Amino acid sequence: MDGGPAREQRVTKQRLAVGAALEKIDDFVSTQELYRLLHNDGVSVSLATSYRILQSMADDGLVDVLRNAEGEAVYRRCSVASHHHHLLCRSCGKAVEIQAPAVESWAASTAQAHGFTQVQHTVEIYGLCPECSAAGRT
Amino acid sequence: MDGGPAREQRVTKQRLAVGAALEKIDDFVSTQELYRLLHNDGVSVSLATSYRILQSMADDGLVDVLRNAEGEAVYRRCSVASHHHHLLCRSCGKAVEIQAPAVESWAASTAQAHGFTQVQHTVEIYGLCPECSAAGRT
DNA sequence: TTCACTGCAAATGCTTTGCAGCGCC
DNA sequence: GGCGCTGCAAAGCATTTGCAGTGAA
Repeated sequence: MDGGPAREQRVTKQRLAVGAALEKIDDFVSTQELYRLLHNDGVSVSLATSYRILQSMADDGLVDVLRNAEGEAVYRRCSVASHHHHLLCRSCGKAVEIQAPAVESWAASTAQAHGFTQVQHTVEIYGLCPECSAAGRT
Repeated sequence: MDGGPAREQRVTKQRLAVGAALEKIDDFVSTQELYRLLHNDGVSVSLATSYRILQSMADDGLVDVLRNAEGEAVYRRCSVASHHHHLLCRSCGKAVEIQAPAVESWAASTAQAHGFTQVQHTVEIYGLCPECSAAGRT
């Protein structure tokens, strides 16, 4: 067995930059998105290194990993500080943040009922916002 | 809604073969896997065509689509025309179908409260199934 | 006959990997 | 000073797309 996950990990500026970025973004991001965000901040980390760092952090359980609709791996810093979902307009892209305690507990109890552990979930609602509905768009 | 999804669709032997294969396999398969299975049955369908047919069937709502742990699209024949969600094991890929009337109505009322119309939603729950939890996987 | 569908192969885009040099311990 | 980490660029894979021939309606 591998008793300790205490994998030796050096503290480099790239690793710190990735950690800081994840800290700031309170949502799931793909590696590609994180890479762009780092460059916007003027931090230079190669794409390959971004992939390596995120995978390494995921291995150590420092970040949550799941897949977005396009099948890309998306990461989020592990402290589930303010979890929320989105209501998205299919036509204009407008997004409304929504809190859903009922859904949270439903997801948790459903998973538990099936014996699942370490549960995460994604919920997205798509539709037409009031403006686009009135405009008769599809 | 858009009255008729009646997209014109020709009945070819390739499309029938894919449909029959999905009928026989009562589980999620990736396009690559389906392609191999078809060849084992002696049916010759090109890989590109397999991709095209599965995507087309998904567009028409004839099959369920989601992503496996590797991020590949996986399909399954949509036996139940009814809407449902999935509880997925992050480690072994096992999928459990779940019905959630409460979530359906919550999504509908939340959207309505914000003035959204023509609402759809996606809900996926990820975790570790009982076996993988016991095996101490991450 | 017509035009969607198919097969082939090249192209695309995300992710991984080999190698040489740099920097943390 | 040693060894892991980084950057660059090429490789690897799944998936998509252009084009011409084939077959369903």
